[in-house]
Amino acid sequence: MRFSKTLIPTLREAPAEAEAISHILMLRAGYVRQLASGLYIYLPLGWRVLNRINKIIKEEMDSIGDQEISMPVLHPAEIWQQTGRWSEIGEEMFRLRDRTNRDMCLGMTHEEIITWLASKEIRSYRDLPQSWYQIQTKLRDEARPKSGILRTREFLMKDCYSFDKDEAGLEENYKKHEEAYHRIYKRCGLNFYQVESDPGMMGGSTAHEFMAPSLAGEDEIVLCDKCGYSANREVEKGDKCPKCNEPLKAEKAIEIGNIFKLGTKYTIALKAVYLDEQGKEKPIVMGCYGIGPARIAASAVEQSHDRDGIIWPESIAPFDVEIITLNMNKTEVLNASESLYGVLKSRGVDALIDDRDVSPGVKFKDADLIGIPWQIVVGEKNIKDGFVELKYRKTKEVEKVRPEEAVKRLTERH
RNA sequence: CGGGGCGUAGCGCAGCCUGGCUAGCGCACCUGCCUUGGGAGCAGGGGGUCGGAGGUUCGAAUCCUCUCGCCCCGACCA
Repeated sequence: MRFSKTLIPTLREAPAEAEAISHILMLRAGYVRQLASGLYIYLPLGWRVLNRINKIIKEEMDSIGDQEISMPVLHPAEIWQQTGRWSEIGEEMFRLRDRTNRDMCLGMTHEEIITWLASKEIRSYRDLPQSWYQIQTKLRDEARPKSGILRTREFLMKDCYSFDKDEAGLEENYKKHEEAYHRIYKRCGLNFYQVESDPGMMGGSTAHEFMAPSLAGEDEIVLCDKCGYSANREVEKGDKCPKCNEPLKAEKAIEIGNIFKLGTKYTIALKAVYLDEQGKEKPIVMGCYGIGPARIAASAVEQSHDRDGIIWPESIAPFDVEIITLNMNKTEVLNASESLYGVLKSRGVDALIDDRDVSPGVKFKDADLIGIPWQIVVGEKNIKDGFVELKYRKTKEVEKVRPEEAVKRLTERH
């Protein structure tokens, strides 16, 4: 992609309303813009990051046999009334009426809808297990949206729901998803912990949260260095580890995912049942598994940046490499840059070429701010001797190499 | 929802307390020249009516009332 033709509105100074580091950097580097409190527009770079995260999520979900579907954002009230949540949930649910005056709401989660689907389509134990997921918009009228894209009123969520005939099946599904989540966060380049959590209003017995340590986090987790015990501060009130009695240490963290054993709370309410081997009717046993892609992105920025800007993990960066054409008025420089750009593209390496007619300083500053992991600097002096510079954003380490060598190295990584 | 803070040009800010010239600065933007390895320089130029409404006053960005919006802390977080 060409910088000169792409909407990448970088800011020299941070807007006053931003406080969290990820918020400041994503605003300054031109990834997002705020429409209103808790509502964000993803610009080209931001949307690319989100899509790369979603791709990783899909690959891992598909790998354990989950099936992608898509459910509506607009829901009829009746289904929510059947589970009781229409009245249990307060102002956090956006409610509205359609033209026939029918009560509707905007989906803040999809247990009701997916269970409705299961109730219609699953008849027999032979139909189980099933596991369906979507990456869909959720709407919650948050009391206090905050920290940029960390806590918004409209956000993307990967939500997955498993259906089993019994607890043993649920246990197996739960385990599979737990493991897939570990792979997802690892692939996204995050530091994270899995902690025990309170199922709360979701109902059910067991729940775990996935937490990315960061000062911008709203949650506090407690950890035991000795035995590895970890929990959300909300459930663990003491200072000593309940497993080995060692002192616990506390850390701020961002919740980047959660998994719940829901049991039969929703399936009983919505009559999602099946016939077992004996022809006996039983409620389906459910689990649900959520991930917030935007929170993964924000956590990555919180965990990986320096004074100059973002340092993206290679797996979720908006591009693999940025070509910095230093002297737009020198044909050798221009030709070498363009040829590199063409070759990289043809080899499947995602490249952004900074072809703007601005001073070198601006390009260096913007490149560091945007945080693409690799930079190829094409300058007048080096190109005369047939060299370009391959620069690693994270360490700022620079290597003088032949263009072919730069291509080779990036192709290998890719 | 309780507490606090802030709304002046695209961004960052000054001016407000102690009302008074055509509302100012830096960056960004436009034109020209020049320049090209870490947010270059010179010259010229465009853009705001001070979040909104009402009030006080000869006169309001500035004082008063109401209102809208945004941020932070807390509560909440399915």
